[in-house]
Order: sequence, then C-alpha cells, then structure tokens
Amino acid sequence: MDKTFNAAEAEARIYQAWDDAGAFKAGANASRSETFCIMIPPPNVTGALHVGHAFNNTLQDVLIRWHRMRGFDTLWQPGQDHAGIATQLQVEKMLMQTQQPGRRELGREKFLEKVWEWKSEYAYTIIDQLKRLGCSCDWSRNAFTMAGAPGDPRTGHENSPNFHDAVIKVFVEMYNQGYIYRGKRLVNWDPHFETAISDLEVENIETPGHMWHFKYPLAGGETYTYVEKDEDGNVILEEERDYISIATTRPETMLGDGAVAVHPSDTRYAPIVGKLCEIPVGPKDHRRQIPIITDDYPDPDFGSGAVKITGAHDFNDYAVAKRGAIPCYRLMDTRGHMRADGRPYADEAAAAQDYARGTPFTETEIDAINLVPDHLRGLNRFEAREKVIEEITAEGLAVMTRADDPRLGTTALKPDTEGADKIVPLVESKPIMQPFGDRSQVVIEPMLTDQWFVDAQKIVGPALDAVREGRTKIIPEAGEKTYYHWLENIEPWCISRQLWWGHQIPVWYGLDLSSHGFKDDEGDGALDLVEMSRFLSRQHMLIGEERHHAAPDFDHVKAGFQDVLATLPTPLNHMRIIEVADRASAIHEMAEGFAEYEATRDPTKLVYPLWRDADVLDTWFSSGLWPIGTLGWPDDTDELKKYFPTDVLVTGFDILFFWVARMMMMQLAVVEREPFHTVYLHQLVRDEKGQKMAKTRGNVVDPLEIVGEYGADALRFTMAQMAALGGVLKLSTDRIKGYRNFGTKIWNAVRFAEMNGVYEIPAPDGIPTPQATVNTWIVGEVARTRETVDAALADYRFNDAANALYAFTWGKLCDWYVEFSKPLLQGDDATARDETRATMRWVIDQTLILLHPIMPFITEELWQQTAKRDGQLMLTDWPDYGASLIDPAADREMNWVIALIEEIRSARQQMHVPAGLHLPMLQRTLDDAGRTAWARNEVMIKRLARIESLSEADDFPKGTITIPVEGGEFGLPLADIIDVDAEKARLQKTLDKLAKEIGGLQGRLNNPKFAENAPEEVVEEARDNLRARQEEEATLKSAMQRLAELD
RNA sequence: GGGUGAUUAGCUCAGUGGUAGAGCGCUUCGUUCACAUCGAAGAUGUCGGGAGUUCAAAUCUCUCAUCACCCA
Repeated sequence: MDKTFNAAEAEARIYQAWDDAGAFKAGANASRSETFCIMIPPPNVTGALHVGHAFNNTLQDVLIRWHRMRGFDTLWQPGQDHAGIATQLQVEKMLMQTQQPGRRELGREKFLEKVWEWKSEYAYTIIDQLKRLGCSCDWSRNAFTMAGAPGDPRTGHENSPNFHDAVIKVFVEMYNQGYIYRGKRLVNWDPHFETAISDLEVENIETPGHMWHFKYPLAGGETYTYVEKDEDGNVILEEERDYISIATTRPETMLGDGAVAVHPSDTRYAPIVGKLCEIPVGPKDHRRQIPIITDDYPDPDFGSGAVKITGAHDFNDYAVAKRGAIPCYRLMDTRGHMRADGRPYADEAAAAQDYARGTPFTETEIDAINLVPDHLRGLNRFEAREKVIEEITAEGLAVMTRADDPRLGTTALKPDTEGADKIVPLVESKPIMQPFGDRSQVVIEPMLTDQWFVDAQKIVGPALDAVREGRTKIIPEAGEKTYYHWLENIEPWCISRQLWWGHQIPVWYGLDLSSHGFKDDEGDGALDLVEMSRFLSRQHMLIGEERHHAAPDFDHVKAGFQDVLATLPTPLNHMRIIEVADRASAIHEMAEGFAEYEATRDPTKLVYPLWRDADVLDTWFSSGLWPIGTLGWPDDTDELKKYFPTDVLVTGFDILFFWVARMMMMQLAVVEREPFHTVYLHQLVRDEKGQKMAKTRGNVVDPLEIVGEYGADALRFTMAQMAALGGVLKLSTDRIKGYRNFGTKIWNAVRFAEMNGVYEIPAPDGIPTPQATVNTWIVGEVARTRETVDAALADYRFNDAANALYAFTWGKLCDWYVEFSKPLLQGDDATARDETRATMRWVIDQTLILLHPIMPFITEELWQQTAKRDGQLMLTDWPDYGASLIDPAADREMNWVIALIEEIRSARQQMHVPAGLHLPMLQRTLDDAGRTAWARNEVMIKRLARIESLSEADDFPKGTITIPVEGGEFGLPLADIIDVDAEKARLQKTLDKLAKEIGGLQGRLNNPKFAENAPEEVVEEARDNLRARQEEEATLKSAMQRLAELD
C-alpha cells in the first residue's frame, strides 16, 4: 500500500464504479420495506457549486448513505430549477458576448430556443460538481422544473416527469377553486428587467440618502396654532401656521400623494385633521388638494410626525391607503420613468381632484390617471426627484434651518463657524435602507401593477396545523417560531413574472362585451355599426377589465368564454373563438370581423379573439411542487406511491418562507399530505471570520478547490463536524487540513494491519469473541461508537456523529489498540496472534462501515484494497450490535492499563528521563485486580511506558517517583537523576488539584440537603469519587514526605 | 422599531441541572520497525456583567451590555 490516499486519482474512479454497479439507483441495497426519500433542493441551472451547496448536499448524502446501508428503500431525488430571471439574464449576456441578435430582436419563440440550447450545454455543470463531492443521487431520475414545457429538447433530464403539465394543472385547479386571482397590488418591481420580483430577490442595503422637509399649504389659506411640547408637557414652540410639514426621502413620489396622515394621538395636528392641504408641486393653476387623515402608522416622534401617503409607490403607504380608501396613483412606467401616457396634466389633475372630493372611483380608473406634470413626463425617477426639489425650494416651500443644524447630518456646519447662521433648506443627510434587485443592482420600485396572486390565506391553515400538531417537525426549533410568525401574517403571493423563460400562465383573456350595457337600439336582434362601435370604444375596454379563464390549453379554454358570448344577441353569441397574440390584435381582429360582417352579412366572419397572458409563473410556484412533481404527479406512479410523503428536507434557513412554507401549502392544497416529516434548517456557510462569502469581499471559498487540494472526504468530514444544530457555520482551511490528516491516519492504521497479516487470514464469521482483554475491549468500543453514531444521526446531530467517529478512530483505535496489538501480532503465541488479526480485521471493517456515510471515498478504497469483497462498501449492511458487546471487566482493565501508562509517561517527561531509556519499576501495594491487570498486560505496559522490569518492594528507596494507580502504587527509582524540586512541584500540583476537588465533594456531601434532595446515584457517585480522591491524596502525601527526607 | 439567536481556552466551536470539553494554534521532547499529513508530555477558562430559582446553574428565570441575522 502507498503511504497516503491519493484522492485526486481515486475519487473519480470510485464514483464511476459505484455508478457502474447501479449503487445510486433508488432502492439499491434495500432489504426492508421502509422507504427513505430526500428531495434535493434543486440548484439553479445557472448555478455553480458554492460552499453552501457543498454543506447542504453533504448532510443529505450522509443521511442517504446511512439509510441505504441500513437497508431502507432509499431515493435521493436530484434535479434542477429553471431559475427564470437568472437564466434569462445569462442567455441575454451570452447573446451579447457572441454578438448575436438580442432577446427582443429574436422574439419570444426564437429566444426560448436559445435558452433551451444554453440549458442543454451548461446545466450539467453543477451536477458534475455534486458528483465530485460524492453525492449519491439517483441521477437517472434527474428532474427539471421546466421539463415538458414547449420546446423542451429533453437533454439532461431525459427521464424527468413532465413538470410543466403538473404546474399547469395545479394552476388551473387553484384558479378554478378561487385560490388564485388577478389583482392590482403593490409588488417589488425591477425597472431594469421590467418584471415583478420576489422578496427574496430584493436586498435591503443601507445607502447614503437624504430626507427632505417640505411644507404642504393648507387649502384656502387656512391657519392653525401649532404647539409643540417637551416631555414634561411644557410648551416649547407655539406659532401660527398655514401649512403642514412632511419629511420624505423620495420627493418625486409627492406627485402621487393621496393624503397626508398623522397619528390619532398627535395633538399638534388635531386642529387640521379632516381638512385639505395642497401638494406643493406641479403647475400652480392645477395644484391638487388632498385630505389630512389619521392612521396608526405615522410615528409622532419621527420627523414632523406627518407622513405623505403615496399608496402606489410605498408598502407602508399602500397599507394606509387601503385602510383609508385613499386613491393610489401610479407615477411610473415599467422602466421606472415618469409616465408619459394619458391626457394633459390639467385634465388628469382635475379628474384626481374630483376623486379627492368624493367622486367614487375604481382601481382601474385611478390607474389610468397620469399625475405627472407635462414637463416631468418621461424623465427617469432620479431626474424627476431633482426637478421636484428644485421647484419646491424655488417656491419657498422647503422647510428652512440654520446651516449648523445637527439634523443636516454630515453636511451640517460646526456651530459658530463661518456661515453657520446662514439659512438653508432642511435636508438631512443620513443612511437609509434602500431595496436593490440582487441581479440588476438597480433600486427596486414598489409598483402598483396587475399581477396574479395566490390567496395564501386560504391555503395556509393546513400548513400551520401540520407543524403545530407535529406532523412536520422543523429543526432547530427556532425555525418553527419563525414559520408560525410568517404564516400567521401571510400576504398574498405574487406569482406572475414579466419574463419569457418560465411556465407561461395558462390564462386567456377576452374583451368583456357584456359588462358595459350592450344595447340593441332597435330591438331587432341584429347589429348595426353604431351598436358595434360601442363595443370597441376605449372607455368601455379599459385595460384590466377583460374576462379571463384558465385551462391547460386553448382548446379547453374556449368553453369558458361562453359566459361572455351567451349574454350577447344573435349572431354575436355564435362568434368564432380564435387565438391572437395580444390585446391590440384582439381589438383589431374583432373590428375587422365586424366590418366584414357589415359588408357581407356573413356571420362566420365574426370572431371573438382570445389572447394568452404573456407572463410566466414565479419559479417558486413550480419548485413549490417539487416533492410531488419529481415523483410523476399527477400520474399515480409507483415512485409516488412508494416515496411520497418524503422524509427529510435539508435546506437553508433563508428559504424557509420562500420554499419550505410554500411546499407545505401547495402539497397540502394539491394532494392533502405533508411533503416531509422533518425539515432540517441550516445557516449560511461563512468564512472563518464569520463573514458572508461574497465575490466583492474576495473571501469566497470554492469547494472544488478544496476537493482538489484535500479530497472530498476531508471537506465532507469538515462539513459534518460543523453541523451543530442551529450553529453558525464558519469554514476554516485549518480544519479541513486536519480532517485530511485524519484520513491519512486511518489509511495508515489499515496499512499497519495489512503489513501485520491481518488480511492474510480468512474474514471472521460474525462478531469476534476473543480471549485477550485488549481484543474484547476494542470490540466493546466499536459497539459503543456504533450506538453513539446512530443516536447522533437519528437526531440530526452530524457533529456528534463525526466527533464520535474521530475520537474512536484516532483516540482509541490508532492511539491504543494498534499499539497494544503490536506485541500480540508480532509475538510467538500463534493463537493470540490469529485472534488479534481476526479482531483487528473486524474492527477496521466496522470502522470503515461507520465512517462511510461521511467519508465515502477513502473508506471504499480501503475496503476494496484490503481484501476480496462480495460487493462495494457503499452497499454493505450497517451493523446493529450494541452495548451487550461491552465487557465491563475488560473496560475497567484497559482503562487501568491506559491510566498507568499515561502516569508513567507523564512522570518520565516531567523528570526529564531520556525518552529512549528503559527503566526498572517498583510495586509497593497492589490489589488483586491490579495484579491481574498487570499480569495480563505486562508486555504492552512495558513496551509503551518503556519499563525494563517490575519488582515488588515493601518500601520505596529514597528518590523514588510515586505513580499512584487505582488499587495500588508503583514507583520509579530515579535517585540518580531525580530533580527533587521538580518532583515536589509535580506532586504539589496534583495535590492542589485534588484538594480542590475534595473540598468541593466534601462540601456537597456535608450539606444534609444534598443527601435529602439529590438522586441516590448522584450521592453515591460523589461518595465514591471522594473516597478515590482521598486515597490518591494519601499516597501522594506520603510520597511528599519521603521526598522531604531527601533534603 | 419588532422578532430570533449568540456571548465558554489565544482562535473556531461542542456542551438541555451534578464543579467544563474538542480541533487548530502554542511550549518541551522524540524520527529503523503503520503514519512527521506522526508520536509523547505540558500550559491555558471568575463559561459577557449583575440578580434570582435550586441541595446543586455554563445549563432554568429576570435584567443589563455587546454582537449577528430576519422582518419593517
């Protein structure tokens, strides 16, 4: 054998051998009926393996390999997520770099072809990387969240169930059950990609910002007495005002204000609540007036205590607007530019003013109004902000202050410096939290748009109950609290995205011809031009007032539109339903049809066009179906029957809401079962200083580099060892190196065994029952370790499992058993030699088995290299022996031997005895157990402690070093070389320690309440402990006395 | 502002009521006989501060401080 394991050479070869043997396949090594199934959290097709994946997948693989070896019918289901926005971005980048036509130039269909091509080429990257880690997924089942969608060439996910059909089916069903609706709500809008994005894709980052203070004049020149008091109620300011002052970080949104809100308890503004004030921007002649209302949202202590309410562009304001029925005016277009559509500002402002005065309105009508003044239209939001500030300040409506006002923040001048008394606009410079798109890096705009939503409140109940009632357990427990908190306050889930790559929403729209008072003027059942043109009038066909139905495809959706047609007169009620590209084409086609009918009176010319929603579904909607979708639902497949519900989900804390909670809700809504019984949540993997890994920080650790340098096993062991429940994960290369060394240690223990003929004898049949205490002892230690490892893994305490294996393998097997075995293996007693060979062979095999889930490569290699085996270690059965193999007498004896050796070694080193020198040793008192233990292990003790001989003595000669052991006392006569002071110091140190322990124990035992209240075994243990400590103390004290005689 | 968690050896972290452990690092010694990716020995802690419950607290409760994350 080589001196070390060559991971770089072996790993790929071993992985291939597993694959060739079909070891990854679902059900490999199954010997019992229980199943064990884990769904991989599907990595993005755009993804490359980072340490988070490495950690996450190592834990899954440990669980999977452990169960597979235990005979469970095991499936680790792999697959990938189509990652809408990330993939679309990646492909667009590729098109640009290769100087191909861009997305819009190509058009939707051609672009999607490019995406599929790209996916076929690059999606395998991360799968190959997971293989390098050793992940034992059933790759033949690799699934894809877009499998089966139009254009799917089926490369890389050849056997994936048809995910597309499953997603569409669920959408249609939830739509028909009323769980999905279309609505106008505020969403996170990415102006760069021009799509709604999820909360997860928004990063709130603290950035330097400003807060401006402006005056909103009261309508009609009204005034009130503004009174400000300090904490004790003393008046500190009293003045007449004709305005209310507000503070804002986003002045450009003032154009869309619907109200000014103050807290109901705020006495400063009580006199003017219910009155109107004027928005101080826009053409003077058309200033809009808005009401001053009360709401709990404004914080009286923050800014002026008054908040402007812009419902269409701020999440808090939106909530206030909803509560107070305040109109939400949208100011921007999809690119984040000020709107340029609609009528001239004067007309729009007048319309808005009517609504403010009480004219009833609908959301659609409000949305059609463009309140951007003509000269600001088309500007981007930041340019518009500058203009608005400029104009208000020029008009004298900015709140002013001295240049040394500390509220100005970083721009404030120092008091009493030159210019400190200058009056300047109050613009606070301070950090503000701003939302950024994590991919676009532009400021996210809260935007009121038409989107599809899942009415999460309607389906959240079962998901909450499942965890509350323990059918699904979230560990660590803190995750459950977070889960409840989020689900109990759940908001509608926006599932539409304005992208091309994804599952296109299976909804078709048709113009609503029935809802706006069709009138057959003549009552003749026939249509004339006047009547028909009314259908097409723009006022009656506002965007957002279409009829819609969902169905898996166009043919199935037609029937739904009978509800529109049936209300119409002949021949309109027999219009032919056709599919067109979009709304504009629909109006055009319908008008054409009318015109042809008018000319020909041929009713077959009349068409009713439908167009499909252009948007796609949020990626999380499809990954929400991951557990059933990957198993072939809606088909009642064998896999679905067998493996669903699955067992454990291992995933990051950060996607508890986005993915875990949604899988719970969706699986419960669709198949009415919890998708898994346990959710294991872990933290983000950080660098060794605890910082998030980020390219910009330059602290990203590439797991593949680690695999290359230290081997996959070292990385895996490190990951397992870090995985304390709920712990912070800090990855340090020193640790990885340490576990690489651990691998070498095992390797060399096996190498030792091989060199000593352990594999030359036939494999022992079953568990060995040896004669030599040391062999009996190590068998017990193996059993103990197996129990510890199983208990730890059953509780998802991967760190305990890893540490127990490390402590056994290095601390017991290598440090002691291998050393103890040397005299036996190399001695003359053939029986003892063969027994030891057989025992060691068994012990090492067991060690390899127990280590295999965490370190699969090196253990498999050792398994194969040492002997001819029936099969691979990966598919070897896991043992189930336990504490009955522990022989307490052997345990006691070996612990006595180890303690003696350690005592001797310690004394030798501290007395500076040359390391190679073999010493004679004396024995003064020793009980029977001690004598037996000595007799049986004499050779080992002498060898490991470098003792030449042992002789009995009634008294130790002067200058003897005392070695106390349980039941007796040994001595090393070192008169020639003894350093009396050093020995005194050594003894004194031990005595001090003993005195402290004895003091504590006596203190407890002397307290009568201790004996009364503490459990019997605790009291007993304390007594035994005290007795042993006192015995040792006595021995050492007499040794001290003898030492004193030397002086 | 709200929520959750953390604070233990020089560093990174375990430790669910019985007087504290691991790995790394550090100091000293040691290479023919599995392994220097090694062995042997050693030093290192008022378990963040304070109060309480208990016979007994790193562990349970309260409080303060600091830090981290999530949500606003």
